[in-house]
Amino acid sequence: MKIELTTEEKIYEAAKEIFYRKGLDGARMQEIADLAGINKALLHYYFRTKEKLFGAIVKRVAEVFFPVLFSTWNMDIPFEAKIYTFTDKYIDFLIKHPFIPNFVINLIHQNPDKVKSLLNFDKLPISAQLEEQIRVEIEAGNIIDVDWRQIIISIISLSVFPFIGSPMLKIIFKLDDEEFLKIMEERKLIIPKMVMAWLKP
Amino acid sequence: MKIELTTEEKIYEAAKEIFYRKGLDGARMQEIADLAGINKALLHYYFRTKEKLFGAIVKRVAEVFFPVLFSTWNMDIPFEAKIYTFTDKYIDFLIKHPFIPNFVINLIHQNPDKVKSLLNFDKLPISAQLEEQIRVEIEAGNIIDVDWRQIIISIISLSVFPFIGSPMLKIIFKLDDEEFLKIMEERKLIIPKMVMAWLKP
DNA sequence: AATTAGTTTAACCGTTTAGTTAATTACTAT
DNA sequence: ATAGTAATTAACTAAACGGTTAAACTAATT
Repeated sequence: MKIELTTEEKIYEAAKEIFYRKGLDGARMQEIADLAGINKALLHYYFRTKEKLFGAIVKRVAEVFFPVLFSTWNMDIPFEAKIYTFTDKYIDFLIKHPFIPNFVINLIHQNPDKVKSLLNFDKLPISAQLEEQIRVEIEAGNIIDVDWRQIIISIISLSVFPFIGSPMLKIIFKLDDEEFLKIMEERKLIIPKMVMAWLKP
Repeated sequence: MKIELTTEEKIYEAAKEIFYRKGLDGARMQEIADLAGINKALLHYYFRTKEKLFGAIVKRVAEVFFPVLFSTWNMDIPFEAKIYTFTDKYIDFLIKHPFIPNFVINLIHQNPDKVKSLLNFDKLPISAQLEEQIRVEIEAGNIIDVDWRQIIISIISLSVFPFIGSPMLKIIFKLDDEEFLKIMEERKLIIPKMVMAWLKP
């Protein structure tokens, strides 16, 4: 059974692929057209300019990436369960979309203001609930007294970096794709264990 | 006292700045020339092509980045001291050169084979000593039984990612440069503490 | 003062690339 | 069937960009 994609979908898929790998500047409209199997003029027919096409991809990526990143944080579940849930869900997502982190990092690196306004962080409190939860846990003596931001930074670092740095890790440890995947699966449990061992008094 | 840079040094400084921020594709030779305060033709007089100029910057970066990354690993000091030394040295380096990790990641991402041959990892064993040291520590029962690669990946992640993701962290936590720096300084001790808490039986 | 080698510049060239145009084909509703 | 609209293409344009050239300037050497 062969699924026929609409032209617009074909363009999205091709543009995503090229932009992920080469960025806005490195990508060529002709290359995207070729990969989509269409004429270059058709690209401009659907998305008037390169910037608009790039913006459409960015919007799509942001819509999946940030919700997955933030959704768990404000859930109403115990602290420890939250960390286990986060790493499990997030690493699952990263295994499916390994190029997104690097894409987002470069995006925000080259255009912090645009990303800021795109996501207007001021409106929704990203980590207010988690911040409060950590404060309560510290006061109750369940975890040691650490800057709550250090906790979040550490968990994100441990989860995301291996995917951003995967080409380097593959070289250093001489890993093939399968081995790399296995190590990432293991991290779903290693990360929360590490964090809890650190935070337990 | 004003130090007069040679033209070549001025080009290096300008090219580094532009390439760090915009990458090979995003950088313009004219822009580099302007920043260096010279004519564009002079750029081609010193470094014949854009690729050669980029390659010169890459070489310079690799010469400082990788030694700092790997040197501590094979030192002949106790395991715990090694972790403390690494985070201290490495975060110091990253504070001084915050743009290098992202630059290197993109480099290796877009051209893994070139980087591989550039550094010929096969010749010098990057982590052989550390691997053996971890094995001994596990057998002696000093640390729990974990894949040694997970340990290294975790330490690198915890140290490097905050700098790669700094623009995002600054948005999420509403940090200015000073606060960010303070948090990174704190991590010099937090990271080894976290790792040791995890590894202690 | 003349010679020479290295340095710097303004003007130019050829190619690549994003974007346009005008004409053609496929589809849809009457 | 046909008119009208949407989708698609080949050919073209204008601008940006990497790179070249030839001439001018500088400083050391004879």
